[in-house]
Amino acid sequence: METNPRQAKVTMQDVANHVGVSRTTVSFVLNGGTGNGIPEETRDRVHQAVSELGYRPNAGARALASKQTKLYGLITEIVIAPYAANIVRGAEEQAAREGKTLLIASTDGSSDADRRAIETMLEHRVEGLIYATSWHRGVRLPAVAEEVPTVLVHCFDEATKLHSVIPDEAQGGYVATMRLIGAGHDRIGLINLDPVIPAAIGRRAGYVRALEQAGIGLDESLVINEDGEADQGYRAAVALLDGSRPPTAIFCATDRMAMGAYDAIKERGLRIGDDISVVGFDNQEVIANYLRPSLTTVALPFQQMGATGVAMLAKLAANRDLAPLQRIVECPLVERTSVRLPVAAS
Amino acid sequence: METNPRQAKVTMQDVANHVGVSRTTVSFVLNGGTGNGIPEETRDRVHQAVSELGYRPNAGARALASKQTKLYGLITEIVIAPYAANIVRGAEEQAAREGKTLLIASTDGSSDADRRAIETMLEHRVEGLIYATSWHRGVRLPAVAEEVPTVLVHCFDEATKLHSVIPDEAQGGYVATMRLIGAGHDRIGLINLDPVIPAAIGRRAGYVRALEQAGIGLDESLVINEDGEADQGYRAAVALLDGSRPPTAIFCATDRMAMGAYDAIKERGLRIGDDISVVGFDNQEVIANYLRPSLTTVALPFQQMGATGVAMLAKLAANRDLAPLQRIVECPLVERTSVRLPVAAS
DNA sequence: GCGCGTTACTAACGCGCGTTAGTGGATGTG
DNA sequence: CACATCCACTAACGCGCGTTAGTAACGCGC
Repeated sequence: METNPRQAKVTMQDVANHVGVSRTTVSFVLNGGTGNGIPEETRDRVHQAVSELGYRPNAGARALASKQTKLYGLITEIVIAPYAANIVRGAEEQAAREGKTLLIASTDGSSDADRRAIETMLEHRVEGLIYATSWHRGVRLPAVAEEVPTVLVHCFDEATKLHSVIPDEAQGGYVATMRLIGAGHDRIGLINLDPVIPAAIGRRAGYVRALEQAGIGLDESLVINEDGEADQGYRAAVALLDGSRPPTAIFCATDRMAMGAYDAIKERGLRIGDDISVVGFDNQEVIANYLRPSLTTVALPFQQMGATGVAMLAKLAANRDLAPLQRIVECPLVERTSVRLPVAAS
Repeated sequence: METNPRQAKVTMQDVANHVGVSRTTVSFVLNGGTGNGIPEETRDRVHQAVSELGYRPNAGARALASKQTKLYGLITEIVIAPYAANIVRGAEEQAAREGKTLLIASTDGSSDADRRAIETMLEHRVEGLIYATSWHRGVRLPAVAEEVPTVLVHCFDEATKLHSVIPDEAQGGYVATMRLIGAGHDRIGLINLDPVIPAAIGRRAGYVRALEQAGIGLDESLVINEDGEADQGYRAAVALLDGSRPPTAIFCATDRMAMGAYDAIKERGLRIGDDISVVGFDNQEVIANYLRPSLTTVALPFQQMGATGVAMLAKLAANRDLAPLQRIVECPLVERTSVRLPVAAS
C-alpha cells in the first residue's frame, strides 16, 4: 500500500511488467468479473502489484476507451441560496449508488452562465445533466442542453419537454394547516407568498383544502400575500393580530416570514405555542431550530429531490425518448414547539 | 451554429474532412496561436466547420494527449454547513480565471469519506486539491493527499506541511469590539465560543487588544463561554444582563448566539441599537439580515478565502516544493443597525 | 538550372486504457 | 495418435487528441 508520493504516474503497463503478465491480463483482472479464465493466483499477484505500486486507473483514458465517462453534471444556483444545498447532497449520494461521479457547477441563473456551465459539462462528456434551482419555478434551458438527457430539480420546463422533480407544495400546505386544525384552531391566518409563483399557489391550495375538509369556511381577510422576507412577515402578522377578529394560529409560507411574525406576536405579549400557534414552511434550520420557541414547519425535501433526480436521470440515460414525466415529492411536517397541544375545548 | 442534437459525437477528424484539411491542421487552428503558418482563410473555414458541425473538444482525450487535465479538486463539508457555500463560489470564480475546472465533492468530514473523495479526484488526475471546512480548525488529511499539491481553506494542517488560508479571527474580534468602543461603550460583554477552538481564541484576543488599546480594563465577569447556539446565547445574555453591573454592549462570537441574546434583551424591555448594542460574528445572512433590528456583525471572508485558495494552488502547482505558507484573510465588519450611534456623552 | 528559405500543410506516434481476435500448451476423447 | 476442448494468456486495434518531424510547392537570388 505504498502510495508512491508524487512520482511519475504509474500505468497499467507498469503493473503488468511488475507481475510479469501482459497489460491485457491486468485489465481483465481489474475490470472483468471472474468470467475470464484467470486463476485466483494471478489475480492476487495483480492486486498486490496494484497496491504496491499505488496504481490508480486514469479516469480520462478509461472514458476514452470505454466510451462512457460515468459522469453526471449538476448545475445549480445553490451557492447563491445555500439552504437548498441538500439537493447536492442527495444527488451525490444517489450518484455514488449508481457508480457515477458528479461534476458540479454553479450558476447565477443567467442563461449565459447556464450555457457556459453546460458547455463545460458537455466537453467532459457527461452522460446526463441535472439542473437544480433554489426556488420552485419554471425555467427554460439553453438549447445545448438537448444534446444530453436532462432532469430538472425543484423547477420545471416551461416548454414541458424535460423531466422534472418538484415538491408537493399543496400537500405541504395541507399538512401544515391540518396540524393547526388538529390542535383545535379554527381561525387560521395564512401569510403567503406572491400568489403567482408555484409555491404560493400550491401552499394556498393545500390550506384551502384542509379548511374545507374540516368544514371551516375560508375567510379571505385572514390571507395576506407578501414577498417572503422577515419584515414582511412582521407587517402581515401585525395586520392579522390587530384586526377585529384575530386568528389563533398562523401558517407562514416561509420560515423567514414566521421569524417576523414571531416578533409581532411577542410584542403583543402573546406566547407562541400557547396563546397562539405558528407553522412555517422551508425548514430553514438556522431559523426554525433557533427561534424561541423552535418553529414547527414543513420541509422542502431537498435531499430526496436531489436523489430522485439522479435516479430519474439514470433511467433516462438508459432509455432515451422516454416521455417527459414529472415526479412530485412529498413535503414532510417537521414537528417542533410552536404549535400548542391539542386541547379538549378550543 | 447547428447544435447537432444527440447524434454520434463529432470529432476533430470530422471537422477536418468537412474542411478538406488534415486533422493536424484543425488542431493547430483550435489550439495553437497564430504562430503556425496557417493563413487566415483556412482558419476561418475551420472555425466555420466547427460551428456548423457543433464540434466540441473531448476534454478526456485532450487531457490524455496533453497530459494536463486542467482540473482542480475541491473537497468540502459545505453541504453540511451551507452558510460557508461562498467558499465554493470564490473558488469557482478564481478557477475560471485560471482556466481550470473544479471537480467538487462533499464529505461529512470523516477521514473515510475524505479518502474516497480524494481517491476519485486522483483518478480524474486533478492537478491540485483544495480542502475546505465549515469551521476553522486543524485537520489531518489522509496520506493520499500528498500525491498532489494541496491547499487547505478555513482550516490548517496539524502537521503544518500543507498550505492554508484562514480567516483573521483576531482582527475580526478587534474590529467588532472597536466598533462598540467607537459608539461610546466601555462595558462590553463577550459571549464567546468554547475557548479552545481557534475561532474563540482569536476573537477573544481581538477583543482584549481593542479594550487595551482603548484603555479599558478587562473584566472577566463580562466574558462568558458557550457553544455557539441560540439558546446558549440567550442564557449567557441573561447572566450578563441580570448581573450587578450589566454591560451596555455585547459582542457575540456567533450570529446564532446573538439571536438568542436578542430575545433576552427584548424580554427585559431594552431596545437594541439604542439602550444596548450588539455585534455578532459570521454574517450568517438569514439571521443577521432578518433579525429586528438587523445585526451588525463580522463576516468570515468565505468567497475571498475560496478564491485565494485556488490562486495559491495555481502557484503551488507551478512550483512544487514551495515552503508551506499560511495566508490570513481579513474579516470585514458588516454594518447594520444593532449598534447605537456614537454619542457625545457615554 | 540549382540551392535555399518560406509557406502550408500532413503522416505518424503516443497518451492509458477496453476489447476483440487470436495463440500456444495442456488435457480429454475416440 | 489425431483431434477437439479448454485454459491462460497476449497482440493489436482504436478511442480523440497534442505534437514532432517531415514534405511538397513555390518564390527568389545567382
